Amino acid sequence: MQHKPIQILIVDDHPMVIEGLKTLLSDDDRVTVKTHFMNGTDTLTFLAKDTVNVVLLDVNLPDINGVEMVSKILNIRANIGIIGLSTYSEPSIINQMIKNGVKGYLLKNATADELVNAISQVHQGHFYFGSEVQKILADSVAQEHNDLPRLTRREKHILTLIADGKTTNTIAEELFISPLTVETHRRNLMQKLEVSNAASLIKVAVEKQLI
Amino acid sequence: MQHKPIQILIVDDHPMVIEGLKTLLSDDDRVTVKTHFMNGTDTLTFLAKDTVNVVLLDVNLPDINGVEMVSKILNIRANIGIIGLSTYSEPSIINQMIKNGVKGYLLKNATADELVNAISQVHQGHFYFGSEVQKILADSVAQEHNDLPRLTRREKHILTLIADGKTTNTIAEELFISPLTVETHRRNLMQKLEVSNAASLIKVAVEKQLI
DNA sequence: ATCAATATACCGGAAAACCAGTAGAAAAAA
DNA sequence: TTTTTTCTACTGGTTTTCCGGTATATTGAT
Repeated sequence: MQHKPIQILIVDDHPMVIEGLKTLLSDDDRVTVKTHFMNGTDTLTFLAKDTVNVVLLDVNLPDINGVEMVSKILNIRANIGIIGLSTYSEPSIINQMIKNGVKGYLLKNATADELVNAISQVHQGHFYFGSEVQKILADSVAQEHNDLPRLTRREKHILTLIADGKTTNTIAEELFISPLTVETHRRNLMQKLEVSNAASLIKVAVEKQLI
Repeated sequence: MQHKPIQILIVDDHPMVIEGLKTLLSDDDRVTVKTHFMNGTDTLTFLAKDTVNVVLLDVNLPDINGVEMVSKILNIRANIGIIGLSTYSEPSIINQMIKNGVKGYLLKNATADELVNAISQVHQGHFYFGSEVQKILADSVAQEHNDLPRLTRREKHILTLIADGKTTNTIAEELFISPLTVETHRRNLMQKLEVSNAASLIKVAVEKQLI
C-alpha cells in the first residue's frame, strides 16, 4: 500500500544545505519537502497557521538556538516530529535537544537512505539517531561513568538511608548495629567519594548514580 | 535485495510468551528465532560461546533482574541489540534499562508488525520504543516536574553552595553575610523541601531538579 | 505609598556530625 | 589455608548542624 508522502519542513540558514537536502529527498516519493526557512522566527510564524509532519532542524540558526526551537515548535504543534541536524556534534547539546523532545538527530553527512529512514521512523513516532551520534553519546556517558569508587553492599545501603535523611542513631537502630559502626561507614563513604560532609556526599553519589 | 534473516534470542520464563513470540515471528522471513532460554544464567552461558543479533529480554526473570541482565549481556557481546519486554511498565525501571543500554522497549501486547519493525531498527543500531512506553516515560517526566516549591534566588544560590559541601561559615564568608543569616536560609530551604537535614535536602533538590 | 516577600541578623541550647586513630570478628577471595 | 576485605566497635574530642523563637532592613509589586 502507498501512503501519502510525509510532508517535510527544512530549517537551515545555509542555502547549500537546503538544496542538498531537497535533492537527496526528491528521489524518494515517500517524502516531499513542503517548504523551507532560513531562520527560527519565520519557521514559527509559518507553523502558527500551517503544519507539516516532520521538521529537519539545523541546530545553529542565526536568531534562535536549536534547543529553544525544539520547545517552541512542540509548543505550537505537539505532534510534529523533529530531527536535529548539525555538522559537528556536542554531546551536551544533543542531550538537551533530546530532553526537549527531538525524536531524531543526524549529522549532515547522512546518506539519503538514512535520512528517509529517520524521517519515516520519526513520523511514526519513534526515535532515530545516526550511528555517529550514538557513538558520541555513548562516549560522553562512558566518560561520566569511569572512575566509580567501589562501595560495599553495606555502604551502599547506609548511603541510601543517609539520603533519606535518617540520622546515625536511627540507622543504627534500624540495622541493629552500633551507632559508632554506622558512623564509621559514613566516614568511609565520605572518604571514598572525597567529600567532607553528608550534603555533598549525597550530591556526588547522585552524580555518580550510586543512589 | 534480500538480507539473511536477523537471528533472535528470546529470554522469558513464561512458555506461553515464548511460543507466542515464535509464532508471531515465524511469518516474517526477515527474522528467525535461533533459540530461547527461561532464565538469565543459561542465557549468559549460551552467549559466552555463541551469539545472535537481537535479544528479546523479559524484564522479570527468576534469577537475574532485567537491568543487570542488560549490562551482563552487553559486557559479553557489545554489539547485540537488546529489546526489553514486559507486561506492565514502571518508568524508573525502563529508565534504568535505557541507561544500561537497551535499544528498544515494548509491552507484551505489541503487534507482529511492531515487533519486526523494532527488531529491524535495533538490529541496525537504532532505538525503538513502543508508543505506550513513550507515553509512560513522558508522563513520568511530567509528574516529576509538577509541584516545585518556589525558592528565592538567594536560596537557590545557597542551596548549590551547600551541595558543594561548604559549611555555613564558609558560605557566609563567601557571600559577605553573617553565618546566622546563612543558617536561616538553610533552615528555610529545609522547611520548604520538607526535610530535616542537609543530606536529604540535597537529595530532594536533585530529584526536583533544583540543582 | 503601602504591603508582602525577601534578605538580613540574633540568642541559647540540644543534637548530630565530623575528625583522628585503633582494632577485633566475620566473611570472601586467593 | 592464608590473606584480604568488609563489617563491626571503640575513645575522646571539636565542629557543625538543627531547633524554637524573634526581629529589622530592603526590595518589589500594587
